[in-house]
Amino acid sequence: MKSKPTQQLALIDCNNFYVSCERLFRPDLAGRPVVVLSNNDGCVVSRSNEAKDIGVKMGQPWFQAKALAEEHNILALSSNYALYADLSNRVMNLLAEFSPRHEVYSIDECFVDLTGMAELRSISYAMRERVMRWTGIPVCVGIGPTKTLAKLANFIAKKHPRSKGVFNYNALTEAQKAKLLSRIPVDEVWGVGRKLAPRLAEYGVQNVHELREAHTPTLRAEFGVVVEKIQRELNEVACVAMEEVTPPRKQIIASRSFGNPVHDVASLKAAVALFVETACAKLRAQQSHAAMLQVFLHTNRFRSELPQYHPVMAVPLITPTDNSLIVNRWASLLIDQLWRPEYAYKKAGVMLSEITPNTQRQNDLFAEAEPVEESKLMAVLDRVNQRFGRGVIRISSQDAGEEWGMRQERKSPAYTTCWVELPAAIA
DNA sequence: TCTCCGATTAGAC
DNA sequence: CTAACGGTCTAATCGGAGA
Repeated sequence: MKSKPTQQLALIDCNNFYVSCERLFRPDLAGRPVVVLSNNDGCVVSRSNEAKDIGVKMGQPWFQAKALAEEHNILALSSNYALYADLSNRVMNLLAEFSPRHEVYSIDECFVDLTGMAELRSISYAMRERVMRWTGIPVCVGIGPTKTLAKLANFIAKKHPRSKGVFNYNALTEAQKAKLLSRIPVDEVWGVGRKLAPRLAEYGVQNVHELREAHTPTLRAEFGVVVEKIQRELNEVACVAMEEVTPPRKQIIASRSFGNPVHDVASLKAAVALFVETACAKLRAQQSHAAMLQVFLHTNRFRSELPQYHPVMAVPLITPTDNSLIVNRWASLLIDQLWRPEYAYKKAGVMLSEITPNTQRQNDLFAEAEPVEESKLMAVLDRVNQRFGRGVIRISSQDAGEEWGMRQERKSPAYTTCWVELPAAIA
């Protein structure tokens, strides 16, 4: 029997992606500590190397980091997802040219299958240079026989300047592998997070080598199939396949924290109408219909002195739909059910589930077909909102002054995707 | 007892 | 001035309800 050749999987990861995007249009930010904040300017979600060195933590609430930030003159920017998504597409298109087998794993990461190719080092450097030249985004390349080891190799490439941004695990001897893995803490492994790492430590598993060599039946019994798979991947047995076509979403959520607490039902309905439109637009983009709608409200969970309330309510959509107007009628009804006057709401959202692709959709025998004009209206709405920015056309006439809108006090213009924001970019 | 289902947990980014 | 802590998604697992 012929054994499979070792896979050569490359994981390309953009360095400090959101910060790198912001720097493209602000050369004056080079060398300065910069962070990008999450929606609502809440938490730090991307840090320049300078900000990391100063000690700003990933996911840290911004108000907690502020003292440190002022002391060191750290620049904080609101996140600008339209910009990041556009640059991500450009990076991914460039990387796709290096192999017919590639998987976009996240906004800033991509797997590329280089199995069977020669000169992996020069290919890797070519990837870095090409992406840098055409987009200005710095990336690192890690190569391994499984996805998990490719990720680990990428971690080495990022961490050790000597690697110059490229690391090939497959090029190591067995002794070198053992030595390397024994020096990496186990929580750097893909799939081992803040809960699992301490539990593994109780079993004497602190570094990656110890996880790789751990007694498999015990591991399986104590930590389940997830960790067993991780161990197999560390032993160079591929358990996580390449997914070249992104499968359609099984659930679609649109939710947001409000800039200020909301009390009145009209504002909630206006906000939820926008969430419904966002969620349905995604549903239409992946050519599916949903058969279940959920709406939820949330008080501020960090204000434990205030009364807490997080109701959820679901309604089946008897005839599965992708129509924002139909969904919004239900959402509005659910809000009426959930809303209580005595609470200050900090967050709301909608979830669409029981999603089926249009191609395999079963029509309800007794339901009236959706009027053709309605689906045409949706198509027009998608095109306009795509060109001029989400929310330009809205369902529901409600607009209660937007005191619920997101805080975004430090946002850069959408340099590459939005004509309306161009003047701000040039100014 | 088995199966199904919703809720909960853990993780990624 | 004060208060200020993200958004989406998947898979596994658990526990109760119902067949």
